[in-house]
Amino acid sequence: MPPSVHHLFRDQTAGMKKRERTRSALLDSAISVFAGKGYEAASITDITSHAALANGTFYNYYQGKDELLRDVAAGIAEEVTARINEDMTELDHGPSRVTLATARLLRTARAEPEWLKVLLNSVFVIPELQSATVQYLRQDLEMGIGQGHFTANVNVLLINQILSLIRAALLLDPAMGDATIKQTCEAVLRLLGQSPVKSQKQVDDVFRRFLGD
Amino acid sequence: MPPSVHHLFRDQTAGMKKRERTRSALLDSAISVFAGKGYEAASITDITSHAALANGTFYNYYQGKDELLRDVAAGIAEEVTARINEDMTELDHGPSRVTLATARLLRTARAEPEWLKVLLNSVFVIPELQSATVQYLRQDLEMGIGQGHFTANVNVLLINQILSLIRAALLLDPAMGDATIKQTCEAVLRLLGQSPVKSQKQVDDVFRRFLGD
DNA sequence: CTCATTTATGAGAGTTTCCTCATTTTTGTT
DNA sequence: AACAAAAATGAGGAAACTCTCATAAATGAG
Repeated sequence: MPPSVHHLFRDQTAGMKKRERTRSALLDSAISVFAGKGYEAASITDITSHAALANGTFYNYYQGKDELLRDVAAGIAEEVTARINEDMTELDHGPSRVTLATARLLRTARAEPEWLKVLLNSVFVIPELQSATVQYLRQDLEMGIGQGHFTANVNVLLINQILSLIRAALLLDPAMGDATIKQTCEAVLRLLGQSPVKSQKQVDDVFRRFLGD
Repeated sequence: MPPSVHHLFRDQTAGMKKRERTRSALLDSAISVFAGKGYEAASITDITSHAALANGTFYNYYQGKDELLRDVAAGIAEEVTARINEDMTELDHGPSRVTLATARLLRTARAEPEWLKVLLNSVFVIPELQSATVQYLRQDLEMGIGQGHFTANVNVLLINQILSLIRAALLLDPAMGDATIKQTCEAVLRLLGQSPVKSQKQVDDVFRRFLGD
């Protein structure tokens, strides 16, 4: 079982010294507040009072909101990529890897709606975050191309197109039903040059094998 | 040509009464300010001083920033759709229509970088704007499906996926080079079920016939 | 338990923004 | 030119926010 649901950072620091526990409280609180009213609109006081702390406490830990966002986004990215990559080392078929990764990302968004919302918005405030997060995707794309399954050039626009398809799913259906997930996976495969029929079969196959249709 | 050489609203109200001209000044100023620092971060004073007006003048015209954004977005949407649809009535091939519309939208974004930026961000603040703007796209998609060229269901997620691909292009390459435009058009066609080869030929054909390769 | 160290607190100074409205300026008609 | 209507102005009260810092409370090692 991955770390429990609602307090990503608190669970990581249980039993540690007070300093780390309070920092985690701020980080978890920031996830909720950023997801709820957006990064721009969130005030320091929103975050501290949601964590049941005083306004001044924030400044014992961070210089400003942007620094906090960096930590939040890095933490979410780490957890999300860990969940996606779990038990995928033996899978060596590019299209299956891309499909499973996309579906798992969106399933995670179903279980933790705030995480992906915050993470995707962070990408635009912290551009350098993207390159680190996205390296696994690049590898899987290259694998699929090498295997002759994909017809595409791995460039930065293609990466952004895939992220955009994921963002579209999140905006349109935050509850992230399986229909939305499947349509998004098929869209990614189509974008990579697979035919509609093959894309659909690929998605059905991955759902049957890994995600319980 | 630097941004905002053209004044969308001012040009529409030249020679009218003062009230309309000042309103247009506010609207044009809002485009620049929203595009420059974002809707959320823009203050009323930012907008009025960019228009060389006093802060209080704003409130003679609008109750708040959101009302202003509505007018701005509606005006941009009207102008952009008019440009896209120009001389397209005789074109009755679904894929060509979709390709040409996408390319024209992105060419407009090249000429007026601020417009599409503001318009796309508005979609998320004003959801009901989208349905009106997007009806032409729906028709072209249905045409392509009826002609057997597209393999897709026209649902709201598909529409959002297409808009997301456009947004990805805008974020990644605001200068909107032809390479970006072509890759985006091909991505849209792939998403609609066309093969990579056919998509590329389709895009090249439209560029040759309508956009001067 | 003691007490030095670490952490939390929240009042308050300084900014920024929103929005109002009494007043001034401009406009356009007679 | 005179004048009423329309439009523009910007000072200022209220509210929200940021960040500091002197003080209080909590922590944990001996």
